[in-house]
Amino acid sequence: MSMELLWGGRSQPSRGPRPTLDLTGLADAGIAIADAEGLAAVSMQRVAAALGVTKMALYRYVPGKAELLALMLERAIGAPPEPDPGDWRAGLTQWARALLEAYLRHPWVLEVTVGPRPLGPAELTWMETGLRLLEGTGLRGAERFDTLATLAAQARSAADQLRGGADPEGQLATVIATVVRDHAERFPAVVAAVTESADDDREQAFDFGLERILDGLQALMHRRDASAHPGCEQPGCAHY
Amino acid sequence: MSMELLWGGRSQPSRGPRPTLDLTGLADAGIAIADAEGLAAVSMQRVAAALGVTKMALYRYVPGKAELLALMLERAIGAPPEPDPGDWRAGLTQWARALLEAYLRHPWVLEVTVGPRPLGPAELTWMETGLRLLEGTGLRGAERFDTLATLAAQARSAADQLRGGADPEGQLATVIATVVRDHAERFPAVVAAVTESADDDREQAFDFGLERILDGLQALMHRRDASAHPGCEQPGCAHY
DNA sequence: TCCAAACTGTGTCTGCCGGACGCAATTAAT
DNA sequence: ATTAATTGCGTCCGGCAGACACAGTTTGGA
Repeated sequence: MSMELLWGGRSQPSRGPRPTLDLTGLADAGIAIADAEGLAAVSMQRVAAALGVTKMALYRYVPGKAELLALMLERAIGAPPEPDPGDWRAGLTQWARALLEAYLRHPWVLEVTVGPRPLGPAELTWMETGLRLLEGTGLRGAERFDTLATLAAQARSAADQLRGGADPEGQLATVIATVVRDHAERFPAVVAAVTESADDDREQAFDFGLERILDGLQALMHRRDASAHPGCEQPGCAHY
Repeated sequence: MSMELLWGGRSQPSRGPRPTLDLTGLADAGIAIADAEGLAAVSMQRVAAALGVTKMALYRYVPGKAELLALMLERAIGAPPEPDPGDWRAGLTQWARALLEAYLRHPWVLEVTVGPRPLGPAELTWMETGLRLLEGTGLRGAERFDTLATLAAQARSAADQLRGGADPEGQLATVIATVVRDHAERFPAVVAAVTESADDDREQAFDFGLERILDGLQALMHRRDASAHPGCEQPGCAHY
């Protein structure tokens, strides 16, 4: 998977016919198909047909399908919102929420972003923006990375849950309810939890985990601040 | 995707030749291939060949490839460890760590578990076990689900990062370092974080996020306990 | 005891996929 | 005008999931 494509390291040629396509066009065509019919519908044939060209023409622009998917990913996640550097908590909330919304806009991104892959400028910009939000927090370098990873995982998980969308099929609660109806005795805790949360707002599934993560970060920072100028580390202060 | 397969709802026939295969054999053959060569190498042909049978014979046991993958998933994640019901924090730590280890044992599971899918007994047992650990915590039903989702997301994210394994290629830090070397000026915060955490223990990437999540949960419980019998809600108590 | 029903594994076929390769047409530099 | 570079295209290959018909095997009922 060549990096030059993602990082724009190619120079346009002088001789020969003018290219009728460009990389962003390829990516947009693929994104349109993936948004409409899912990632499985994105084939070289389909993308080429959408561009009015045969599939082999695409290989003049992209060495293979993997690179096309990488381009689609880069363009689909786009740029993170401008960070509000004053409040790290508000900034991270906005960052994670924007990531969630990007995932919901293009659910196939979840399928593309499994496993190690080359890092494109868009993805790296998300990381840069997130790291910048953590600058004044006293977290060490590795901890800043880990924080973003946890937040991104939360966004990803929520997007994965919300994927079924409007139809109650595919909703996790519905799936669980139908299965558990026939095996209630084996899963009492599931039954208890699902009946207790029968008609709850599933929109807040993301917020709950997010608030816990941010609370945990805040607790860590407080604890470190307190140990810097001591006076509050008693177990009574609830930071155990 | 039929549920009967996963939930064992098929009765063995009386007439006709004895089946030479069974569902667990199918799953194990697929798992062996996926473990050794990745999920992409799992085709009906390959699985059938591993069992000494033609590919069409598999369709006597499984309606399609999706169901075979579901069987593989169920068998690969297996059963969660027996919960220690005394300490919710220790229990959840053990739960999340076991999930991470399952992911690391079978990295292809990450690729199979994207998007909505039918819920098998193994997956539901993980959920049941996790919910049971949260029983005494005072969390509402939906909150218990969300807690497990956040923890599972953390395990998944860590497994995804650690996937490259021993070779330094594929390691996130290495990938970032090579890319950023040529574009340092555009990503100052990334450069700062990566140089600061140059030779850090990547094993603890999982633990950091996990501790933050658990800290956040603990803070929530303390806050609710405190509001039940008041006396500690001053901003000075660091629960903002 | 025999036969028909049920069930097995198999061979053949279709349509789709990603991609290798060579060819003709087009454009710019010489 | 010629040449080199580059384009889009047609053809071909191996592999994939799966539909379907078929022959062999086992058993229950007559």
